Parts: sequence; C-alpha cells; structure tokens
Amino acid sequence: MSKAADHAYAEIRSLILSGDAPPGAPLTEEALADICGVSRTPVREALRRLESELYVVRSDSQRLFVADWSRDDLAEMFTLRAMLEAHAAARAAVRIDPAGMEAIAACNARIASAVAGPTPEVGAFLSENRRFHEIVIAAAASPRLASMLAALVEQPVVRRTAARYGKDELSRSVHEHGELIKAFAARDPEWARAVMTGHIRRAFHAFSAAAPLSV
Amino acid sequence: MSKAADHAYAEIRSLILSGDAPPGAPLTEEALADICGVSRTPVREALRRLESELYVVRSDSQRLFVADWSRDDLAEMFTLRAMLEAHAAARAAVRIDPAGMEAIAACNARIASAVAGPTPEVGAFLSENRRFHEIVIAAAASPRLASMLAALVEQPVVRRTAARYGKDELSRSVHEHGELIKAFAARDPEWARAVMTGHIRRAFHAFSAAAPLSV
DNA sequence: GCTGAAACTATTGTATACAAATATGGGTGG
DNA sequence: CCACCCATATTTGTATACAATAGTTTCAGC
Repeated sequence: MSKAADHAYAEIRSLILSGDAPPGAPLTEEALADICGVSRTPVREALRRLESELYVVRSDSQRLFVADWSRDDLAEMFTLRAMLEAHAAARAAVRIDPAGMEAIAACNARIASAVAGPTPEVGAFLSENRRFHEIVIAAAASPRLASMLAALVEQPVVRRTAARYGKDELSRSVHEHGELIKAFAARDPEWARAVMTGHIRRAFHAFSAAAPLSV
Repeated sequence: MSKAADHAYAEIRSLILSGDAPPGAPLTEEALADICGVSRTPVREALRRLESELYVVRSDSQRLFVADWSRDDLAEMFTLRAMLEAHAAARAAVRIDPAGMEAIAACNARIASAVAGPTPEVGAFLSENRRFHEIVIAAAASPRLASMLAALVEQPVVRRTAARYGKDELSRSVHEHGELIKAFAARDPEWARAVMTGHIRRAFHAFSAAAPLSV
C-alpha cells in the first residue's frame, strides 16, 4: 500500500489498540477520513485490510465496528500462531541457507545483549524478537504461510504495550531461540517444530498470566 | 462486497482459472474495468482480495500479474489446508451441537446418494462436499480459522474443472466423512483431527496423480 | 399509547477526474 | 555498438461528486 492508505491503516489500528475506539464502537469511513486527514478512498482500503485481520467486523449490512476479542479468541489466535509458526520453523529447518543462519544467529545475539544488562531494554528486545521470527518465516519460503502469519503475529502482543516481561522470561526466550538455531543447524524439521510450538505456547501462558482479566 | 465489486472478483478470478489470463500476464485496472463493465474502484477492491488469496501477485512497484503456482506451491497449499482443516475438525468435535450433527449427517447422506448410482453425479458431489466442509468449519466456531481456510479451500480444486474423480475415490470420501461424523459423535478431537488430515492428504495425492504435469 | 408507514438522514458503493509514480522509447555521448 | 539520460506514455494512487441503500425519526391512524 502506498502512503495515505498505509498511514490510515496505522492510525486506525492504533485507535483500536489504544482503546480510543473501544470494542463494539462503530467506525464510519468519513469520520476516519477526517481523523487521518485523507479521503475516504484510502480509508476504505485500510478498513478492508483491518477487516481481513479481524480488527474490525462488518455487520449484516456493511457497517463496520471495532472487533471484540474474547479470551477464547485470544487463545485461538495463539494456537493458530503456534501451529503455523511451528510449521514455518519445520520448513525453515530444511531450507535455510548459510546467510540466513548467520543472520538469525546475529539477531539472537542482539536479543541476548538487550536482555543481558540489569535493566533489560524491552524496546530493543521486542523489535529484534520480531526480526527473529521474520527471518524464520522468510526462510520457510511459503508466501501463503507468510501472509497468514502477518495477520496473526502482532495482534495479542501489541495490546500489552506496558510489556511487563520478567527478566527470566526474556532470557528463556533467548535460550529457546538458541535451541531453534540448533535445530536448524541439524536440519531437523520436527525438532524445530517442537521448539517453536513450545516457544509460542509458553509466550501465551506468560501473556495470560500478565493480562488476566483486562483483555 | 457489493454487486459490482463482487462481480468483478468473480469475473477476474474466472479469467485466471480459465487460463484466459495465463500465469505471469500483467493485469491493469483499467483493462479489467472495461472487461467487467464497471469502474476501476470496484476492480481495485476485487484485486486486493485476489491478491490476499494469492491469485495475483504485486511487483516491486505495485503492478499486478497473474500468479504462477509451482508444484511446491500446490503441495504447500494442501499441507496448510490439511493442518488448518484438521484443527477445525478437532475444534468442531467438541463444539458441534445436535443441529449441526444432524445437518452434517444429512449432507453426507446426500453425497452418498450422488455417488451411489452407476454414473456418479460429480456436480452434486462437489457442491455437497463443499457444504460438508463448510459445516465442519462453522462448527469449529473460529472466525479466524474460517477466514484463513476461505482463501485456501477452493483454489486447487477449481483448476481441474474436468474433475476426473474415480468412483472408488468418491466413495472413499463418503466413508471418510462417515468416520469424521463418528469422531464427532464421540467428541474426540484427536480422532477428528487424524481423520481430516488423512482425508485432505489423500485428496492431495489423488489430485497430484490426476494432474501430473499440467498445473 | 402503540403500530406502521413515509419522509428524511446517515452511510456505504460507484464513477470520474486529477495527481503522482513508474515504465518505455528514442536520442545523445562515449 | 553500448550505456545512460531525458521526454513521453502508461499505470496506479487519491480526492471528490453522485447514486443507492440502510437506519431513524416523525406523525397519522387505530
């Protein structure tokens, strides 16, 4: 997407995730166009995308509302992500090339150093962690999988902007990433799948514990 | 989507699947608008949808082309479908209600009768088979899963419009559907998952054997 | 006071015009 | 003869105007 449509997408998503547009709130194209400072056309494209990612839902007759995710929805999102990303890891294990191996190892080293100090740099952790998973998905070389995961990856994470990760959890992540790299080095798809499954599901339970009722 | 956009979607997809727009062919919005008899606006929406379903791909700078699916792409599509639809079956096994059970049993009965005669009614089989899988997905009660599968289910099937199913394969399907219904009755998610995995993967190999080189 | 229909308002869908960006072709200099 | 650059044409992106449709209010009649 291009500038205006992309901007509208980011702005509307931020309205939703920040809570300014609470679950169930109606969204009209014109109001959003005013807020974003663009015309309805790019807003419509942004809304289509948000709809396909289930940030917004469409009523019986084409009116849009902010989606309301139940606890079950979140659990299902994590389950799907675990399944798909584990599959990506299995594919990546037999497809990743030396450059990819180098990149992923370097990435995990940066994550480790972000976590190393007495006060972990959460921002750096999050962005590098994201990069790590992107490398795995890229190495899986399945555009379809990539497009499915794109709609899925960020959603639950973004909500807890507070990001109260404990330091032990962060270093556990680093360790699990290291295991995944070992599975890649061994070119063992099932090992990679198992590591990734555990990695995501542990993140899910950490998430559930951190956000017990609010979401 | 509404009338014009929906019509454009159907028309463009048909162009692609019929081969009138072969893999790699460039698609310009204006030409498609002329063909469909609508303006560019609904064509753009249709193209976004086709892009998200990977019928078309976007070049480095926003030009669209008919996608070219390799054998690996098709294999990956079936793998993903097997994984996701097996997951849907597992969820459905513990969620389906009596009305759903009745509907799915009736549906499989209709499939069986379409296959029963000396010359199977392929058209009826296809539409009822589609309905069968829709019931499973609906019973899974996961909008996210449903939207992912929607983009995945039809694609390989539609290509082989010839539909040279052997009669034994058709009745094998009926039998596997029956197994799935039994797994549902037992409310056994893992049984349902295993049955559905086998069902889709068998379909994949039948498909590969029937379309060995052309796709 | 309640029900229903009709007028009205709000919102989405489509078409068109224009702006921005990108590819293409021809010409020029090396 | 090839490489590069600029002018032109094509294509996509955005804004706006208008049409169609869904929702809301008001008022008549019971």
